[in-house]
Amino acid sequence: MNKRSLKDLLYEQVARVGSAVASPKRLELLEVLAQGEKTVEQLASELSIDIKLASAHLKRLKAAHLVTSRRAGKHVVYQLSGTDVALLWVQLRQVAEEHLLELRLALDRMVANPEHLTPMAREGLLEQARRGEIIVIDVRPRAEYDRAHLPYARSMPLSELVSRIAELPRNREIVAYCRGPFCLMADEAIEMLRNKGRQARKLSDGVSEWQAAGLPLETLVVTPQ
Amino acid sequence: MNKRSLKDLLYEQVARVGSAVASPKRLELLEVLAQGEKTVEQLASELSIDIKLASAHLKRLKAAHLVTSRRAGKHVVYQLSGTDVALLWVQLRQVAEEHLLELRLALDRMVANPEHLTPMAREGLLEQARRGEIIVIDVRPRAEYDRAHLPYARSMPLSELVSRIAELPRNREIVAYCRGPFCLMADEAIEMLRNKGRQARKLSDGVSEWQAAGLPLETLVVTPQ
DNA sequence: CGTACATTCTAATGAATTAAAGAATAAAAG
DNA sequence: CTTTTATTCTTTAATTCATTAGAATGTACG
Repeated sequence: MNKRSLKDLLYEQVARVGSAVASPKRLELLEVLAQGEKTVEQLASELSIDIKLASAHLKRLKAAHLVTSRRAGKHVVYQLSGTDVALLWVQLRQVAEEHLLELRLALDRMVANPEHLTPMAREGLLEQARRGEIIVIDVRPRAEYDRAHLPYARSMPLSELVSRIAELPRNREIVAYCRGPFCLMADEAIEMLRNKGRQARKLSDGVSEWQAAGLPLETLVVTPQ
Repeated sequence: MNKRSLKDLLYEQVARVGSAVASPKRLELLEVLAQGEKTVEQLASELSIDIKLASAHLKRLKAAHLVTSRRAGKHVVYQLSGTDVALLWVQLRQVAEEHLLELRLALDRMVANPEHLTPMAREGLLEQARRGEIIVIDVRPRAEYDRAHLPYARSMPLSELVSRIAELPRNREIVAYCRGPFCLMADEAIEMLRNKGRQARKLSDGVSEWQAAGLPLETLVVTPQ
């Protein structure tokens, strides 16, 4: 076996992972799965696509060993094969953000209040939250918060925000985050809070970005693997 | 513009980067370019492919803004858009190595002396090299060494190794490295050295892996950007 | 100014991919 | 055992991609 065909074989294997992340739908699946395990049904509903299509994409991700699946009753539950897969997604998005001007423009366009959306400095956030100077809320569904969330963050799912808004102190700035820069839940929350006269900002990080930056998370159970 | 189509747009942009790294040839181009800028001719020769094909792949990489090009006389020189692109390649390869068993098997198969190829611990290497207990040689072409190399490493291109072998002290272990785990230059050097009765090991890291691990490099010029 | 050389552009073909619709399977519940 | 529900498999058409070969472009050198 000569050197060239060996090399071809190696790069071909890595390209299998590359092909797996070459589809918008599969990237979105990876991002949602980075928040915790989900059934095919949940994923399809999250992406607004047909269950069959979701299943097909998950099958390809599984073929590249980026996700694993198990049956739980009537449902099949998928999860990422490891945290390195979430880090790969973050790295990929960062390269795209850095080099694709169009992506930045689209990102800017998608925010309702561009002037306040500047991602907060990560360094000071922890300390400010610890001292109670700011209130950090996690607006993702409760299950995702339970699996892992930012230190000092309290769970306040978007769906409950309207009815529970009184729980948030009036004299503190509120910082909301969700799944990451592409997720719109925090933006919705902030719009809602501002309409109620609260001072609110968005933290564009999600738990994956936070983890990729080497910062600590609070998790109920330490994930095996 | 609704939320769904906005999201689709964002993920589609990231998927453009994904598509760019979904081809074995383009991945190999990125790895070679991570060693420094090269002309189309050099790249085509390095990959053993037609110049036209190399140009086509480079065009796609350029469309994804992963590389930039400039004209230098008769030649067109390509280089990576930034170090984050090299880090993306490393992350992608690491995920593939971690989760694709076949890749690991292929990697094992490609080494002549599997028992000695264990990648050396990075921690101790610097110190041992500093104290002169081991001799670290960089067997890549001189130009790549000049751009960036590991601390305490001396340049000893594979092509010159046979004639310059006397420069290496007989009573020291020699550690050879090249472009990374997929590069075979260090393996060739080690085989050669062992045939001459030297004690030699391979460090499977290249400068990108070294950098990704957060370790220092020696560079002649600080690269702008 | 024209030749030589390196690179890119332009088809053209076969292979691979996406998404949709219908058929088929697998497990759980009555 | 049968029905229900959830998921996967199969087929299809439209799209995109890799590779090759030939034409065209751009730069340097005489």
